[in-house]
Amino acid sequence: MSTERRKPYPFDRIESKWQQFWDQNATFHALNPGEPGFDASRPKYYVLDMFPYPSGAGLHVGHPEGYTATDILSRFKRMCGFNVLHPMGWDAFGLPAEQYAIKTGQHPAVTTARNVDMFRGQLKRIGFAYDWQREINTTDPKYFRWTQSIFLKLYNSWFNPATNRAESIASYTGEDPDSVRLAYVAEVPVNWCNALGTVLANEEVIDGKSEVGGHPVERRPMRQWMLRITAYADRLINELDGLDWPESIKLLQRNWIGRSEGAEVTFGIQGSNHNVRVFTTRPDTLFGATYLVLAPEHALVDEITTPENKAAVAAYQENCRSKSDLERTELAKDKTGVPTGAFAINPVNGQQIPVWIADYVLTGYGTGAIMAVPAHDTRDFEFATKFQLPVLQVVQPPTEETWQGFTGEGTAVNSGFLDGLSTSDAKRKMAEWLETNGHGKKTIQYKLRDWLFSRQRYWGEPFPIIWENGKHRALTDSELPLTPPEMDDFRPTGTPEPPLSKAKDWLRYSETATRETNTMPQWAGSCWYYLRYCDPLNNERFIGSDVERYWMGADSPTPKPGGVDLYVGGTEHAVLHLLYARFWHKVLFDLGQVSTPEPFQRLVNQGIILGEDGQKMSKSRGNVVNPDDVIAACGADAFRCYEMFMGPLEQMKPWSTAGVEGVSRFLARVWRLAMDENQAGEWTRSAALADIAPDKAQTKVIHATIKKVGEDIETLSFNTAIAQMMVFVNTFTGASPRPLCAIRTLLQLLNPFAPHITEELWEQLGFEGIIADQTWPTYDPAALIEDELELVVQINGKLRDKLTVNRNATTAEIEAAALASPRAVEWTAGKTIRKVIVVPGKLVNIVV
RNA sequence: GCCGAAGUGGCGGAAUGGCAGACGCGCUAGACUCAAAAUCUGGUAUCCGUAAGGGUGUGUGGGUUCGAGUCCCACCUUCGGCACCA
Repeated sequence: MSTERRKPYPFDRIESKWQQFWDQNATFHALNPGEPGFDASRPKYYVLDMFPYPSGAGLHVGHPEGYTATDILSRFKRMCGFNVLHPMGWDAFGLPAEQYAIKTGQHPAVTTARNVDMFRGQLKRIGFAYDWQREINTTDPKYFRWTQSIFLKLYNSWFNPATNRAESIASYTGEDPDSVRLAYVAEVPVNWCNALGTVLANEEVIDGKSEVGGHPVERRPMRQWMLRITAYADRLINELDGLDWPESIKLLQRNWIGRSEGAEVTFGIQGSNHNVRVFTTRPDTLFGATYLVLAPEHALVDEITTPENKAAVAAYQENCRSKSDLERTELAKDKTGVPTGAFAINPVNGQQIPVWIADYVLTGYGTGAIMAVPAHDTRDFEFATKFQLPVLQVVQPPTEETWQGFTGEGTAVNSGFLDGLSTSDAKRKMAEWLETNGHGKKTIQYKLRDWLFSRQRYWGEPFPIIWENGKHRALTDSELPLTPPEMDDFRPTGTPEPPLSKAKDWLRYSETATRETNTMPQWAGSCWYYLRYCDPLNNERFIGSDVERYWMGADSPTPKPGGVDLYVGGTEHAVLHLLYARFWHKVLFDLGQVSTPEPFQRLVNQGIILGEDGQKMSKSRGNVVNPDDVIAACGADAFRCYEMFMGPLEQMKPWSTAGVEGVSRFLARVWRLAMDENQAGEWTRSAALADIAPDKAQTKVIHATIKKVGEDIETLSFNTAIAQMMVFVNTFTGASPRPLCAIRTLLQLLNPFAPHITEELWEQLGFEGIIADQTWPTYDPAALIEDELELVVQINGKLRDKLTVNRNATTAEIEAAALASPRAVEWTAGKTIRKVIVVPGKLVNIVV
């Protein structure tokens, strides 16, 4: 006797069978325009997953959540007659692979290839309908050749403020083209992480620590490659409006870009011809400026500091320099600073105000200098209180509030020509005054910094750049791909010098020229991968233009801005990948390389799946669920359906083993609708199946299910779609004889969710072809209408009785029937009926 | 501190302003069985009541409405993001 629990249906046998079938027949291969057999009359649907980083740990249950959602949609759209593009690939450059390689001594290419094989195998065992002929890998020279090529497009372009778009550098008529390129070299204060041996982008630093590994990060000036994303700040904000993205993600991007309107004001320095420019969002408070603060790193500090203050200023500067970012932010509760001894002249009233330095003014934002208006700015108020600087009211709050530290809007006071004006009017008037008198102008500032694009790593795309006589220049496209050198020792050098600098042969380009030794960050490959899927084998271009226009939807008749039709992934990329990719896409759009301004039309974030204990899954908690185990126990179809049945896609939700078993039972019930088990334990076609028409009630369930499942798939409400199919199955479980056509319809509706079992039953029941190639069923609205309706009778809004009326009953008839219903009579006895509300088809409410 | 999202049975969750708790899990009773598993059928918010029935219920307090889980105002809690951005 076997101790192993008997399988509720033979999923293990049928799942591998159909996975092989789809593979061998390339069932889900999508043809490109121009290829034989391509049907141009069909609309296109491009549904994209965020491709995984193939880590050594393998797939976890979080990956397939989004992947199953897109798989259901792509199979559904295919059945609805669309040409569907649904690809998968590998984002395989990156730190973990390199660190693992350093630890084990294996080349990252070797471990990466192994991990990719593991991931691919796992994804295939879940039965995803990917077009595997379009698989890409960012570490493949045939791929990163084009990543390098696109980098060169950025290098060879500049942002023309007159046209508000990128143009070829050839159209730039200024002195120094290198100062305007979209990819440029600059000596900037960067986030240096000593433990990782590399610099990091602002987006990769969380609370002063590296996002990868949580190591301390310090600021230091270094010469680095930068991408001029700030040129696109406005467009990156404005063009969010047309996108079908979660509002929360749009907001995260807007806040990250951090646009603020204000004015620049120029202050003279007493007894010197230096000027200090400050940025303020409140030019209306200029009369209230009682001191000026420069960032400790401000270039003018040394020039204006008076001799008697030099020592204190230098000490303060040194102190700030040695502070880590963490110390500067975490311990920032207390304001610090020192006076320079210099005085600035307020242009609006000629008043002399002291100039201080303090680290609450940041060097990277605005002009690195502020005018302090302690009466109406919290930070200035704290600083002024601590150092006993004067506080002068210039805004009258609209209510009884105290004006001290009031930062809202009100009425200007003590402000000369602004007195009596509202804050917004005063802002406008002051900006005009500044401009007319040459003391400043309206400006816009952004929190967004240019993108630090170089890393001191081995496992990344080398820059297609060479250096000669201290100048950089681009490789030609024909010299690509530039592959990394074969190296035995690719560890960081322990200095800011990248590991590639150790590859002396590779480094040497010619007698007088050497190669750039930095590599690109992991984000480079993912900035454009969705384009390569459209045309993965193209050797001439990164994407063919006809193919691009078709799959990205430039020619589609819908009024949408185009792009990928549905993109599903986690929120962790809100200000990283999703911002970077939009930026690259816009550059390519400006340069005429792609035809749509935005890459991703509709974005959906799947929620995190927690462990069974309601905690975040982690190895240390021991609550990690491995998809392979679930599939071995219950099958891929149950795994897919359970992930979709858990709850709304976008919501965070805990895993439940009992829940998987419940869904597995549902699939077993579907199986038994079609199959009987004989004495020998073999499954044969169910004897209850018959070529009969469903009865009226059954017909209604069939059509209601067709309607609901179709609508729910479009809105990604998979949990309720499955619930409705459960209702369907519950309806037919007890039915004998059982109408064959009903089972046929159920299989079609269930196919996108549970592709293996439905394909197998389709074959077992002898239906034509394979189910994946069938057309999605349509429903008959007439079948949903019943002759008799059940109406609710309410007294004062409370349910008191129910009533069955003919669907053609008039309002008057319904009202009369309701008033005559036994319980209504009871409840209204001896009372005056004030009002009767009849909602046709729904209820009657009697107000007494 | 600022911004955002969410609070519904024992649990996951469902509900165009119109019967709160669909569907599933769990629990429970019954059928089948020598017995168990599996399967099938029924029950399952809570309080009062033998029952019929009634009261109370969607984080808290107000409001709009014939009618509020749903809309408005205030607050509480949890989660996520930003964090001296002038």
